[in-house]
Amino acid sequence: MIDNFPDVSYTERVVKLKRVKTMTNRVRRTMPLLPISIVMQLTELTARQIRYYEEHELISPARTEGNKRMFSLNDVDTLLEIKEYLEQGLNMAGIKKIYNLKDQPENEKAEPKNISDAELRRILREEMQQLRSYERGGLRQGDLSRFFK
Amino acid sequence: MIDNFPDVSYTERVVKLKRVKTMTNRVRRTMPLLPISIVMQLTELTARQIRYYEEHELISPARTEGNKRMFSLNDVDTLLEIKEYLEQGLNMAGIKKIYNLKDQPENEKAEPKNISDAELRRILREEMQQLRSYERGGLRQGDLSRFFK
DNA sequence: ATTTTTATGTCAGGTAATGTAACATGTGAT
DNA sequence: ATCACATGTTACATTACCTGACATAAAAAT
Repeated sequence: MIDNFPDVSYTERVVKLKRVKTMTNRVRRTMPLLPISIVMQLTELTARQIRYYEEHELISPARTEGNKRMFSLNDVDTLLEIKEYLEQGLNMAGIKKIYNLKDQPENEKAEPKNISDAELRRILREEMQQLRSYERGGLRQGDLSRFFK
Repeated sequence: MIDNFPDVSYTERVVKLKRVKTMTNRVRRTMPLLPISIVMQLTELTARQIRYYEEHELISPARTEGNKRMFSLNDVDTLLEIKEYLEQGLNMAGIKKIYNLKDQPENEKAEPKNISDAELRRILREEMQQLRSYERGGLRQGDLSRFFK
């Protein structure tokens, strides 16, 4: 195996081996390796489904010269995740959303969408308008007991 | 306003005011305040839709003695979010998933689902099985040039 | 007492996900 | 070169989900 690098010094060998190793780890998951038939077996998805998910840009498999799809291991992972989400009842839009959220979790919780005080005042004013009549009925402002069991 | 707390010392007043204020901020968003007609106006959703989302447990409005729904401001917020997600094409399952993810972001990224080496070996073995015949065709092991443009 | 709002249930239509079929093209085997 | 098979593309059929529309009953408002 190490003989794949002939005519170089030992240190050069080490460098090249190291380079190959890190390359392998990083690249092997994005390399187009698998034809659709294999991916079908691995994921238990139909070709129709796989092509449909590509249509929705959830995966982007490479193509051979002959226009055949070639999938990476990352593609397979994604397809397995998609399958799981589908089994949970999500649709394409939902799955896309999930991936968007994963991409930028941004920690922009920014409070649970606090309605501004202006908005709140508007809301309550509107309701007060609707409730005006109640007041005549003797219901004191702030008495909401009738709202609860 | 401050006269709502007679017969107490100034410091006691401050404490009570503080308590009232935090109470107000925390509670006013969960208090059942709004009948469905108002919520329809605020959210521009139909009653049918609102009830459907309750059916899917995305909201849980309180009920009056007469079994009428009474919504909190949080409910309104949730409905507005639901509406936004729906406009983005999500379905009920997707929206539920989003809320689940929000509840426990757990930061359990746990690596991008690395296939174990065993798994990887299994995959490659399977493909090799499929490719056995190709080898006879003179394709050297490891020659994947045909996979790329 | 009458009218209006709300609750619940059912049916129907539109859309999304998938299956299926028809046909063209690429590719290994002979 | 030709055959057989895998894959690609496109069109139509099927199914489930979301929503509108309608019917009926109970509660609340007038």
